[in-house]
Amino acid sequence: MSQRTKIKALLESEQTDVSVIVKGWVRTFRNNQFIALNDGSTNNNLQVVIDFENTDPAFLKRITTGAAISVSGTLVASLGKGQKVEVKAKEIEILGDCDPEKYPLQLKNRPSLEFLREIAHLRFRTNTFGAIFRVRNSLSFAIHQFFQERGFVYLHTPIITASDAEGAGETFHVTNFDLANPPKTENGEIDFKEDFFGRATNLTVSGQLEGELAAMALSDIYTFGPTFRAENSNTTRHLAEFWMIEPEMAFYDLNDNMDLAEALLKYVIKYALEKNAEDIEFLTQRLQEEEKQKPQNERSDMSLVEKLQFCLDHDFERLTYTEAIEILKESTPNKKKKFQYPVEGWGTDLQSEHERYLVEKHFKKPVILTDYPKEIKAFYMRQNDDGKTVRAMDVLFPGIGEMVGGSQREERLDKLEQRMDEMGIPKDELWWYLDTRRFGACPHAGFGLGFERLVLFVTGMGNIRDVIPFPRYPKNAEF
RNA sequence: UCCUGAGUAGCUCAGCUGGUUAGAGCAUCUGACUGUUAAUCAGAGGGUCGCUGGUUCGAGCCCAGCCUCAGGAGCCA
Repeated sequence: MSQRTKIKALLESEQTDVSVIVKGWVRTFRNNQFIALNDGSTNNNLQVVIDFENTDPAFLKRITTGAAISVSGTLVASLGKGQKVEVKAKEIEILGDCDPEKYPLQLKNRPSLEFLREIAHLRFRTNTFGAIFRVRNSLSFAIHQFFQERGFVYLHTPIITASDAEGAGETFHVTNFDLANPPKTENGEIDFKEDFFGRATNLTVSGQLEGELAAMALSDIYTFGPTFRAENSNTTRHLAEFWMIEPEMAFYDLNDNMDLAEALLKYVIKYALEKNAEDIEFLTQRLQEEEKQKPQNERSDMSLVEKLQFCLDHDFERLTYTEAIEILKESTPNKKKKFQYPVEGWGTDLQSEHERYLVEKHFKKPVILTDYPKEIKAFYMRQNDDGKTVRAMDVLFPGIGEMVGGSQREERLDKLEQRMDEMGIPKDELWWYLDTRRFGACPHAGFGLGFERLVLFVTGMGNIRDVIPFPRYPKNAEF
């Protein structure tokens, strides 16, 4: 074992003139004597200085961008201006050469995000993606910490399920049939009784229903796992494989649910701001550079750090769907017919442009909309006494849209069954779900948080495909 | 899936009204320099103009189909 020190620790070191061993990858090699070395522990590079006059020129040629090296030397106060400390190399070992003629990632070219997506196996080696995935890691950890501090039980719900009961979207089938020759029934249909599970199965679109089962005994649970949708969605906000956090709480009503969602979001954003200050500062500057390319009126008036801080300092605006419709009806763009979809009546779903207006123009902060018309929401949401609306909530974020979708659940068996009949949900398939309403039912609530959308917001990135290491989307499953 | 736009060197892009041998910056290579910070200076190599077909004396440029990418919409988290 070596006594390798990570670069983050060296850069923060108060001590100098000590011998050290560092390992990492060459970012640039300047002037035949200065290596900018990065090992992923921080966004910043360590400068390694070589006595090039006493080094074999053939060896110097092997110090190329991307090469993995090990350096033993002395940590000293830097003679140059760009950094406090640097390492004077005594001995350098090339652990892995990197042929510059073939290596596609030449950082000085400022490769585009689109190009980096095509070489996703190498994009970790850029400052931007290093920062993104360190922030993603912190957010992930903070989510667990938030729930663990509050006594929630982390529940693993199944990846393979037997029904798309929630109607959350198109599913991916799971089978071990020979697709060229599957067993058929007498009617010529595929006979899933012969399949591995003895029935048709698919990848999960949500762990919520299973989560509710556990909450009816453990009180407070959360899931945090991958989710799959086979929708042909080609947007900057959708993936075919994404990670979702789904807490489910017994004895919570919708207000408790909203309080929890808001507290969770603020907690994890605050955590990342503190834990990843340097990364977020870098991403803030990246965003600023990107926005310089845009026309003045499309640039945001707050920087990334300011936006995140603003979120922490202000309560989310809470209002009902009905109140939102009134605001939209009276809004200037609606009156001047600027909306592509004019807001006229009550009962239709809000379009992206309407949500954006409410969040980005009218309130200028995160908004929680509640009590949507029952027709546009899922069967399991608790019906209000007005007979028209359900206890749903959507948390809308600037630039992201829907970050969280949740509801208080319908715990009354008769109301739930009636709604399932109306919406054509097969009750026999969900007998186990209905059992929770038959035996010891209680008021409860929960929500789903799209993890990548959270990472998108905190990193200030524009495309969801850039905040997950290996994105899955239509026509793409490389790597 | 729909709408709009794009695809030219390893990367980012220019390429006029269809006309001779398709350009630039960066990267790469060679040399010089040596306390640099996107190092600098000089030189060199590098192209199936996304694919298939068509129009034309002649296509990077025009037409058709397909593929891929980006932005927006729908679906949603």
